[in-house]
Amino acid sequence: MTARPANAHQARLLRLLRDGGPNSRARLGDEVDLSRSKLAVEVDRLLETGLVVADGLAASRGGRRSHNIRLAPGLRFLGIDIGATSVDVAVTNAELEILGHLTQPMDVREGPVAVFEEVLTMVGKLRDSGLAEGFDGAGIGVPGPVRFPEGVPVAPPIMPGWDGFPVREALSQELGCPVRVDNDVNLMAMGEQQAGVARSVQDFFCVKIGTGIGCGIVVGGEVHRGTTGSAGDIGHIQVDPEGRRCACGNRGCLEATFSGAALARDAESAARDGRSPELSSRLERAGRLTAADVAGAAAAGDATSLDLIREGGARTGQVIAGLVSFFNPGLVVISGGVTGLGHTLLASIRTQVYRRSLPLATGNLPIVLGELGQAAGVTGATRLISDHLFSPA
Amino acid sequence: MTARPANAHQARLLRLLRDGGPNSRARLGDEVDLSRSKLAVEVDRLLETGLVVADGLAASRGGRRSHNIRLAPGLRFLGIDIGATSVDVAVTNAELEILGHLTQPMDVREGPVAVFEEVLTMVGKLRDSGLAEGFDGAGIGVPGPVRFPEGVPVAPPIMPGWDGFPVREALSQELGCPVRVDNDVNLMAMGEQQAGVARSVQDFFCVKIGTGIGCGIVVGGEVHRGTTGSAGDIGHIQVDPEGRRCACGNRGCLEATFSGAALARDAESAARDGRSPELSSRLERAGRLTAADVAGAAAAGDATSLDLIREGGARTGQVIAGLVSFFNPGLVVISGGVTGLGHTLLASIRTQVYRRSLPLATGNLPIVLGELGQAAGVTGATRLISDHLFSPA
DNA sequence: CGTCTTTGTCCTGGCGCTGGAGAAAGTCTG
DNA sequence: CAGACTTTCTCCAGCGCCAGGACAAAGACG
Repeated sequence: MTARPANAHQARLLRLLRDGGPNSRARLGDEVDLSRSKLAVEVDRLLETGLVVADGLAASRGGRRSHNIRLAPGLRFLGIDIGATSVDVAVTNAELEILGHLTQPMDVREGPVAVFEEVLTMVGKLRDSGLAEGFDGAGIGVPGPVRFPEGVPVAPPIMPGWDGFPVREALSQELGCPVRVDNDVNLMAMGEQQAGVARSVQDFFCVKIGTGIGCGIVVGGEVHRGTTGSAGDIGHIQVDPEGRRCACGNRGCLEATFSGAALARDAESAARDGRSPELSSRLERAGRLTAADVAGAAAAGDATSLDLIREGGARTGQVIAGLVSFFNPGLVVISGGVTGLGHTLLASIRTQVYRRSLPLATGNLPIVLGELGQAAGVTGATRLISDHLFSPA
Repeated sequence: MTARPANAHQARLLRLLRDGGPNSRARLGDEVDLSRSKLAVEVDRLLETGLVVADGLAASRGGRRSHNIRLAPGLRFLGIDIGATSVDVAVTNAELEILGHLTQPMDVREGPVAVFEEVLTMVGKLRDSGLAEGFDGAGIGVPGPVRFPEGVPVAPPIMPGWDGFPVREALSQELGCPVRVDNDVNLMAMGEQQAGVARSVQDFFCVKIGTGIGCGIVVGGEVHRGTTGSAGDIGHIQVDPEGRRCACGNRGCLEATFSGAALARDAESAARDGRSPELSSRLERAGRLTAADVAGAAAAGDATSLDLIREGGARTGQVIAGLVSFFNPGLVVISGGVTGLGHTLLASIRTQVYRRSLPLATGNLPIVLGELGQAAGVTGATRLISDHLFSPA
């Protein structure tokens, strides 16, 4: 079992070293407001536990050079991101820098046993490639609501068979290290907060448009999970009373109108109706269409594809506008599999939000694409577990 | 200047005495996890400052009777709630029990100077009636966004002339005590949390349907104000793309479709068109109609009024359903001037929310009317200032 | 009236922290 | 290159805080 900090001071120091990299005692002292002696004592204790190690001399600040310290270079965290149609696994060091990353297409509906098997194979590969001998902690995201304290999915609509499956317990057994489980969108938000566009933003949300649509909410720097762990589930907000029937039983849900799945469906239908030669030819080649095809067609100037994206962006923007009025965030991040749709989508969303929300709320509100892409989820997962391990036992 | 607690322990004790009433050292010791000696020291210091006083002997718990202590009985907090069309002022003791309460119709658009004059007159009346000699703190709510740290309204749509007016500074000067300013809806939420239906709920929101529509958001027991102080501004979420034009410039805003003002407007129009004899006769008697008339007519069985309420409730429920999906609260409180519409409105809102949001979010979600009515705002205001004063200096 | 329980006070020993003194290690200037 | 200045780091004395035991006070109970 890896050591844990014994008090809040040590936890604070560990997080500073995680987020700011190796540093000297003197500089750490500038940030934590402890007396030199106290700081020295706590650092010495951390050195004893092995969580941090000496790391040579720092550059001089005009006097005696100080001894750097850093988080133990051998620490390894595992980030696992189970999406609807793929699995990502990554290894990071204690500074949450990704050392190795694997992606594998996989349908989450195959159930927890099959998915776990795949995940463990991928973990094995990463281990065999020499990146890690063992793991000090793992974070895992699943595409559905999670009862966070227990680390168990609850009533997940798109992942039958996972309801109540003891993800945390099982994974902890297999890996022999502490594990935390969260919703994949929450982790994506944490990833952008840790290493992406949302650094230093206290209140924001992160809209993930992938197979479905979800939203990670950060309030005061902390993820808001809601009473039953289903906060951020915006895919079934109604955008059109006359809209399509959704799998959830209602009409005109955002997710039924625009999402990776809905976009592919609409593109295929446009291709069949002959409304877009570009899409038709792509359909003929591949046998089916995906959001990526629409992105490609749009990039090639296909008007129908551009319209689909604009229309979807407008619907999404309509929902986001409402949430912005309600929540008044300092930033909105758009991310997920549809990043290929990029700036066309973004422009369309922005138009709606800036038009519909009040000036006070939008006046200084950046709406941006996430900058981590595939890495957001796994980065957030390692952030989740490291936050846990770098807190007093 | 009233004394302030010197540390977090004292602050904790003061809040326990505020929320739990007079208590003995022994019982307090059961709750705060301090050694007897430490507790005795802190209590003695509080006694020295005069914030708490001895209050006789408690009942025996099977041994020596203990000496009760309570918050100083002479402490007085002032709660001021400035609504769009009325002003409420109340005096409470340190336990936030209302000792005196005045209401006065007043249009906030008359501007800060006129409103302040009125408020000070009301305060004078309360003082003269012997309820208080001076005030130890005051909380004030205004119907618009507030830059909370400075206590200044920002860009308030319905209160021209208030933008940038230094409410906190000015009131503090006049009253000679510390003052905190917040949005009126946030205070209403805090009121229900302090003394109403939301006691012990950590995550909820409180929808106020009055002249306009707003929403107080509580996350983890704390009010969420948003980046620019405009969080909860849900009146301008679009509910109908083809709907009425709203004062904000958009179409189909919730507030344009249903609110105290919209309801009165629709009722008058129904009365003129002869769709409702009941409303017509009320219009004839009074010259104009208000939400209260609609409530009265509905109580008398008027079908048109009932339809108006049902339709409005459905629109409101539609918006709340979306917010419930997003936020996953543990409770939704409906309050404000329309409480007269009561259970018809509530039923209509519930129907929408339970139908539209996912079962996981609504499974155990009470949607209830606020139980404090007029007192919610002023209670929240005194809670605001007492939270401030009962925190370490 | 004696015993038991609860409450409140006093006191001692221990722990942890602050901040000064001073040594160690470097930079910089003439 | 020597000496002065700066920064870093260690050591230590002294102070303050606090836990927890001993004991006294007050009352319940039989």
